[in-house]
Amino acid sequence: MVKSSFTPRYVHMSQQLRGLILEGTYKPGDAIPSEAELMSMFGTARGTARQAVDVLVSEGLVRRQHGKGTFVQLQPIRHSILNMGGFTDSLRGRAESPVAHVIEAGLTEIDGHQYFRMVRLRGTRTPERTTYLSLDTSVMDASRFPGIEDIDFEDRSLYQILREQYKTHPRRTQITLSTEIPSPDVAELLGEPSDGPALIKTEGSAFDQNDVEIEQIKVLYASRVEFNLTTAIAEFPGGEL
Amino acid sequence: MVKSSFTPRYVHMSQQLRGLILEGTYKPGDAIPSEAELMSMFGTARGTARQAVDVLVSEGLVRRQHGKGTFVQLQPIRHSILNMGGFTDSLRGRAESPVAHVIEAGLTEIDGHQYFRMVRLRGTRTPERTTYLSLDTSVMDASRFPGIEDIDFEDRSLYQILREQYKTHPRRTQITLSTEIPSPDVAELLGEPSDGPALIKTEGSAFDQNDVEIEQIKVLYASRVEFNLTTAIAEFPGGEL
DNA sequence: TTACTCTACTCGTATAGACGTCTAGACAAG
DNA sequence: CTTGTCTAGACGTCTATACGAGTAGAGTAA
Repeated sequence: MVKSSFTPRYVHMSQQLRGLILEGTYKPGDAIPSEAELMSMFGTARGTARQAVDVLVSEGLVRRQHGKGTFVQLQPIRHSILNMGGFTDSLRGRAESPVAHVIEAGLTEIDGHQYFRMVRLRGTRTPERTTYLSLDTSVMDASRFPGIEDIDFEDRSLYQILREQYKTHPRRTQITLSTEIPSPDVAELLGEPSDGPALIKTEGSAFDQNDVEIEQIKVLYASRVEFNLTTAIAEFPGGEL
Repeated sequence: MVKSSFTPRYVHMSQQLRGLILEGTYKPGDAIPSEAELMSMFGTARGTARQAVDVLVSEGLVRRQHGKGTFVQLQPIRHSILNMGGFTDSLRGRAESPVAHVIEAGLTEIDGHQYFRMVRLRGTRTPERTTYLSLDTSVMDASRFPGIEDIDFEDRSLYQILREQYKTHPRRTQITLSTEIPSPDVAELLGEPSDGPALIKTEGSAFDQNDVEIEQIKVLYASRVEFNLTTAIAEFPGGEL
């Protein structure tokens, strides 16, 4: 039996639409094409077009409004510390440069399948000192990235290597926020006091240009990292709580 | 136009099924009736039966397995706040409605200036039960919103009142994420176990259409609330870490 | 001007049917 | 006993159609 690379149409459509939203063709507040327009754009039935939009609705990327249209919700977070890909960018123009220190890296077997697992301390360095900001754990499919266990990740970015050596282009991450009280070891690594606060943790996956999962990520942030968010408030006819 | 008590069939079906699951007719691990069986049980088309099950799937109450059936999940329902602004909207199409319970509301004086301070428990209500999701504290300038202390906020949304009675249109919030270990009282209110995890807290301000600060907000979220985010990954010529 | 109606467009719900893939068990062939 | 095939049942995808209901603007009547 061949593990076919068949992609349902609605998934393909939702990928296209997500791309247009993330790249800014449809901006927050804009209406995306109506279901009728999507039908003719992609040559599908309305049910399929709706199913594609369902995906984006469930991701919170768009919101439907009866009788009006479907609108882009919030600007997805970009260039913030949450954005694993934009880490360096957020530091541009500062007298700081990004550093990564690999704590652990190697192959590991889970359920008979080989994975590459890497734990890194990441942070910034100034001439005076180095400040670690997060402890990142990445797990990737070793068979998809052969030889990855021999690469030195202190020098180059993980995503840069994925692009240059594996022709894989990370496009988005889907993550969940929660809290974690660090173990004494981890607190030490991140420079947290032993009786410090619980830390913010993000867990999720990164997806490539084909919406294939390429990495499972867990990041524990030091308390000195600030998460600043701006949210838009929309007005609904029915009001909201 | 009559505000009919019309309930979509799929909602009615999902309510019935949810009831059967919660009352134990279908226990965790059991298969619920197949889509074909649901069709004949309720006399609907397969699409409608699937739509009903979709609701339960999105609530995490059941899990579909291709080729086998649809099974009752073991995990408790988790709520998801996809976007902090879209609280009500995220509940659309579900058999849940938003509720707010005012714990405390009144004027308070800080530095010789009068402020309106309100603490609310917010959450969702289904026919079966009410689930509180967050404890919100709002502080607003009393002189800008005269008479606000006499308004009943259990009925109507705060922002709805600001728009309708004070011609103030909240447009964005600027918030910071952090963690907090709830006091026993607060844990009790949010339904958290006494030895539960640290909670996610957001603190910040809301701004109106003129970018004037109108509200200071602090929200403590129950651990059952999921924060799901999608981030975009950009490519830079210089690479990133 | 004001208020109402009409209409086009949008999303919401529902039906009926078709075909594909996956699972698990029955059964036959080796 | 192992392997392969077949089949029934279950979910996954997709089409085509229909009608309901909310929105917004154009046009019309008072």
